[in-house]
Amino acid sequence: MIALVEACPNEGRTNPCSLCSARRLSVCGVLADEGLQRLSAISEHETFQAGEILVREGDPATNLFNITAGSVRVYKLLPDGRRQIVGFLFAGDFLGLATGDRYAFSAEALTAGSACRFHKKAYRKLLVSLPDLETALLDRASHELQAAHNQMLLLGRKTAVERLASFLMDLSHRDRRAGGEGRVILLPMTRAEIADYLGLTTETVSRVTSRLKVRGVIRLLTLHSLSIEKPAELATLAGLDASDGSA
Amino acid sequence: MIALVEACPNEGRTNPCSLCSARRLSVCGVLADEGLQRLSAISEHETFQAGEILVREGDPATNLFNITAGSVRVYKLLPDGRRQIVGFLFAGDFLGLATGDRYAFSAEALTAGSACRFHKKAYRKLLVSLPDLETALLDRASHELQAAHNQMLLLGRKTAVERLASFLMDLSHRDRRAGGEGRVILLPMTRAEIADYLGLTTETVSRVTSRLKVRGVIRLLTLHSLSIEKPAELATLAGLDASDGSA
DNA sequence: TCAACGGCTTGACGCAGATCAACGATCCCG
DNA sequence: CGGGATCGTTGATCTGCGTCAAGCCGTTGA
Repeated sequence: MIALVEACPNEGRTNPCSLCSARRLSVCGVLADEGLQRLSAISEHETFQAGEILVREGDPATNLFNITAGSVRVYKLLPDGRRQIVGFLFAGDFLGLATGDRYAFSAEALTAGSACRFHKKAYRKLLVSLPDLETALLDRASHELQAAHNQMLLLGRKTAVERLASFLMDLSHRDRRAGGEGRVILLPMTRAEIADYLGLTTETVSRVTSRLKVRGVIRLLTLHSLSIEKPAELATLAGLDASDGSA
Repeated sequence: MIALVEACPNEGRTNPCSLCSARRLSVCGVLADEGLQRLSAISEHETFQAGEILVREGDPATNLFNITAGSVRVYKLLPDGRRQIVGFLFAGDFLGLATGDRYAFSAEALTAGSACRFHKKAYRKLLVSLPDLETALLDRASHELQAAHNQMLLLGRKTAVERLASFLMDLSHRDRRAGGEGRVILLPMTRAEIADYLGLTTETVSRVTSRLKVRGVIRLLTLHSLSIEKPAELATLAGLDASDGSA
């Protein structure tokens, strides 16, 4: 299971959130001191190892999470084991929005990391008196919904090459939003996970990656990192009209 | 374009919302008189004809809509014309949540109907002082996100038969939520629209429908309505474990 | 009443990507 | 540093669904 973080360098007085590197990326970033204090009071900060399960589909939905470091895969299963990964989460992402009584998805750590865990009931109660946080959550949910719509377009209508190109463009944008160049892409997930995210098989992901490599569009640095050599061409392949690409 | 509704049977004094049949299905259902009054003050109630465009992908996102009658398709296009329908909306559904500066989708009337239109800025401003409405919107967004995740599973991993069966189960659930039996299903959309929603072609939708008909799982009443003869079998085909099926 | 049109169905065929299979690369853990 | 397990790549073959094509049916409008 999940271990409580021990290395918290402050002793009860100062707010741990004030040191949190994920804050500027998180919904809690909109809160000022007092709100942050109250939010912090109902949260448990935890670390997790790669492969650890945060949420299991079908379990009672008691917790919400704010990822503060590392990466997480969120997925749904069919009875026969087919898997669809509905998203990868990184620092600043929120987990647990879309739930009724029971989780409709599973979440597992892709890499080691950490998260703030909240009791759903306490969180909802607190939300009533923190309207800014609720607004931030609504914004977040709206963005996620938009991303989900883009992914539906990808899964329903794009070819294998377009899917992979779109995926790499997404990661590039994410990197740029996080302050990077968007040229070097890290892939903390396996080929099988990319496949289950894009509605393909590992073999197809591998083949398409090779094709992009041969074409000189990308260059593999290691198995889990690559560099985009021809961004414009990649954007075209992704099915955007080159230029920008908010997809 | 959209015509202002003329047949409003009250003259400025009483709130038109109080007569609205979609209210119990809508986010505005959580509001009491005063809030409803203020919401109504910034809304235009409009009717639309089948085929009318409510929102065009790429246009400045100035409006939000609350569908009060009829049905609407929401979709995204690729440059070459491939289309993915991301949802069908009916009375009570909200349109416009997932937007930045510009609409990331188009919306067209499937059948004639009506909607309340809001200026996005005014709505957001009003939201600040109507926390109940904001909470309702967050709930709505969360449910939509969950539905989107289910659709991602469908598009990424289900077979043609599973997709159609899932679609019919969804419509059945929707009918039951609206107070119906869930046995007779209305299909206001064409086969092409079903196909673009399920990531298939019209031909495949037609073939699969025939197969379900021959198997006695469904019975076509007209081209646009059918009855579910073997709900349990349909649920199994949908890739749920028979029983219920919250997908 | 009939022609023209759009939507639907059905059949024949082709192909993108899945499946099956073999092998090479990488990563652990002792 | 060595051996087994896992992950990734590549090739050969298969297949579910797409594509192309033809015909049907209901609706509309002159």
